[in-house]
This record gives sequence, structure tokens and C-alpha cells, in this order.
Amino acid sequence: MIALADCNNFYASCERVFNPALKNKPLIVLSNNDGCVIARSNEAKAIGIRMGEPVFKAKKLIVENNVNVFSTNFALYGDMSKRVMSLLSNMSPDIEIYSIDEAFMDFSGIQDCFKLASEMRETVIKHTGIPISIGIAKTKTLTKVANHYAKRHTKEGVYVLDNKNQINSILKSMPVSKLWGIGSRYARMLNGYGINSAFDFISLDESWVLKKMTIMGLKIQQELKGKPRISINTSLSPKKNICTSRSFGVKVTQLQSLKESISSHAARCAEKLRLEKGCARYVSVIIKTNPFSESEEYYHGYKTMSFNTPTNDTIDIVSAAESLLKSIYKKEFVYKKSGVIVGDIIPQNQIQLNMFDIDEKRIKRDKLNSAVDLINQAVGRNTVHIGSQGIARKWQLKQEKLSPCYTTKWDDLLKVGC
DNA sequence: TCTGGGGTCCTAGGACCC
DNA sequence: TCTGGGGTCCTAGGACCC
Repeated sequence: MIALADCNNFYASCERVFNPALKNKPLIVLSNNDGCVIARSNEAKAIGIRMGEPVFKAKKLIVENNVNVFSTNFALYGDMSKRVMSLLSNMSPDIEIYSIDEAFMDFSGIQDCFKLASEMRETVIKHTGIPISIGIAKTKTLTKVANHYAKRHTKEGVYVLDNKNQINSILKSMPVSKLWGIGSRYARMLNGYGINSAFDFISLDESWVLKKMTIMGLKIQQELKGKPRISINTSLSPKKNICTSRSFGVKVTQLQSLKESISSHAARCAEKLRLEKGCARYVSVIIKTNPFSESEEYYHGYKTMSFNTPTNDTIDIVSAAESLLKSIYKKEFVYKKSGVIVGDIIPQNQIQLNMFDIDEKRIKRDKLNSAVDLINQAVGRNTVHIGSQGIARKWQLKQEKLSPCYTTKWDDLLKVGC
């Protein structure tokens, strides 16, 4: 079994720990520049303040209900997170810290999962003051469902989801949009086909799900049916990219101030990279204008610089940003919004295979077998390509009678018996 | 007589998560 | 007037190497 511990309203709960007078009172935490609501206490949720809502839109509710408003304090939240995670890992060493307020734990071999989880929950509350919920099930995706249920429908804050009837009845009452891995785009698409509950989703044909939602969608579906497809990763893996981004609170009208922002973002990014003991392969500067503005045209542009690692090259990010601006505006800098710098450290890793048409017996049998192995691995990790740009396509063009297999699609893999 | 085969790295966008 | 910041993985290729 796998357990998922999730802190309730984490940022809001952190603020409350240091200000007990706020108990049972509505409280929200705002994003950078006090722009959006990013955490709400239960009381604030009940009033109707929405997640991600801009503060100016929620102003009326905030004032009328005397809501306590906090700016973010990430130093505090990071510190509280460390304390919670350390308590959990003392009680269950096989732990994957998934986010600042969530952790998956490997409960295999545990006799009484409910008892252990209840003890964890009490320990965390006692030592940190942060309330948590724990969901337990056979797969990661089901622990998410169990956790969702534990938060809303149990007194204990712990729920073990291991019975088929229970699973089905909860999935029937759960909108498909609430599933882990199904965001707004997929939810809209599914609703368009009349798929509304999570139970509707698991009833779908697997090949349809694969076609419409890639391998990620299929994994979610299989996990909901109790087949583990997303493994628990208990070792710390190095970052694959590092990003420093900030929106400006006000309109930027001077090139000089933009240059200064870009310099400081670049410095902060490099600092994070050194902490990771990482080395960048490419660096991008991204600039966007205000996507919410109706009076101005929206621009989104980026400029990337690549280099071999390790490198001692000096990169002039500021001039790169300047040339980016010129290229997206096709004119001298006027003003617009938002500056970002991104460093992508390790490129994606894809598996590629070359095969030919099965009727012409040009597929090598040993390759087909190893393809199956690779595909099995790939289901857990990457993408398998059968055929590749070079060879198979050349055959297709020059030797039509051989009708080579050139595909990157799962359907075709299934056709050849993989 | 036939015309490769096995790779690495990069690009750029789309979806998702907390 | 004011709309977060930090990440992950997948797709569908293209360029290039020996």
C-alpha cells in the first residue's frame, strides 16, 4: 500500500500556528505583489473566496467578512515543511517528498495502515500544529482520491481505500476534473464526450484514452483500476530545469529597469544552479506582455542560448533580452510586462527503435523482443519511437514496395504485437 | 545485388502539478 | 489600476555525428 500525506491549507495553517488568535477565523495568503489568493483557510473557502482569484475581485468578500490577509512568507513555509517531512520520515523512511506540503510513503508490509497513519497525523499536529490528512491505497492516483475523501468526509483525517465497491462508489461521486493529472483542458474534452465522473472515465476503452490523452491519461486510468503505473521515487533526483520568474506589479516603461530586472533574475538563477551543483546546457530569456489586458496586443517571446557543458562562456543575458524585445516588437522598445529567465539543464531522453514492415520480414526478431522490453520500461518513463527520421523514411520514399513501418504512435505498436 | 545503422542533442509547444 | 512562481513529462519531429 501507498500513503499520501497532505497538509491542510498549508500556507494558511502555517500563518495560524504563529497566531493562534486566528483559529476558526477566515484567513488567506496572497501571491507575490499581493496579486492573487494562493491559500485559504476552511472559513475563507466557505465564504466563497476562490483559489487563484485576483485580490481586487475578492475585495468585497474580504472586507465584509473581516478576512485576515497575509503576504507570502516562503521562508516560514519552507521551514515548517522541513519539520513536517522530518517527522513523517522518522515514522516511514521510504518517503517521496512530492511538494512543499505533500509526501508519498511506501506502506508495503505494514500490518495496520490506518493505525500508523493516525499516529503520524497526531504526531505532526502535536509537534508542528499543522493539520494533515492521509489517504492510503494501492496506487498513487488512488491515494490522491483517498486523501480527497479523508479531507472532506472523515473525522479522523485518515482513509484507507482498498475495497472495490468503495472505490467505485467514490469515483461515481467524483467529477473527472478532480482527478490527479486531469486538468482543465482534458476535463473540458471529456465532458464534451459526456464523461463527467471519475467512474465514467475508468469505464472508457483504453485505446481511446491513449489516443486522446497520451500515455499519461492511460496511466491515470490504469492506476484508478488498481494497477500501479507511477512508481514512488524515494531518492532525491537533481533538478532538470531551474526557473526564476516574477511579474512586475506595475507597467514597465523604461528599458533600463527591465535590464536591471533581467540581471538580478539571472544572478538568482545562477545561484540556484550552483546550489544544485548543476551546469546549464542552455539558457532562455522569456518575456510576456500582460495576458489579461484587452487594450493591448499580447506578446510572448523567448530567446535561447545553447552551449556545450562544461563551459566557461560568458553569456550576455541582458543583450539577448534586448534583441528579443526588438524582434517581438519589430520596433524600438516601448514598454510591456513581465520578465523571466529559464535554464534547462538536462535535455529530454527518448528511446528510438528502427523497424521495417512485418510482411517483408524485415523486422529483426531479436529487435522486436527487445522492443517489448523497452516499451515496458517506457511505460514507466519515456517515449518509444518505432522508426526514426532517417532510415525508415528513406525506405518509404525510395522503395515503396517495402512499405516500411515508420511510426511514433502507440496504436501502431499495438498492431505489431507489442 | 542491396544502399546504413546506431546514436546524441536540440527545438518548441502542450498538458499537467502544487 | 491591480491577475503567482516553481516545476514535471510528453509529442513530434530536425540536425548532425561516425
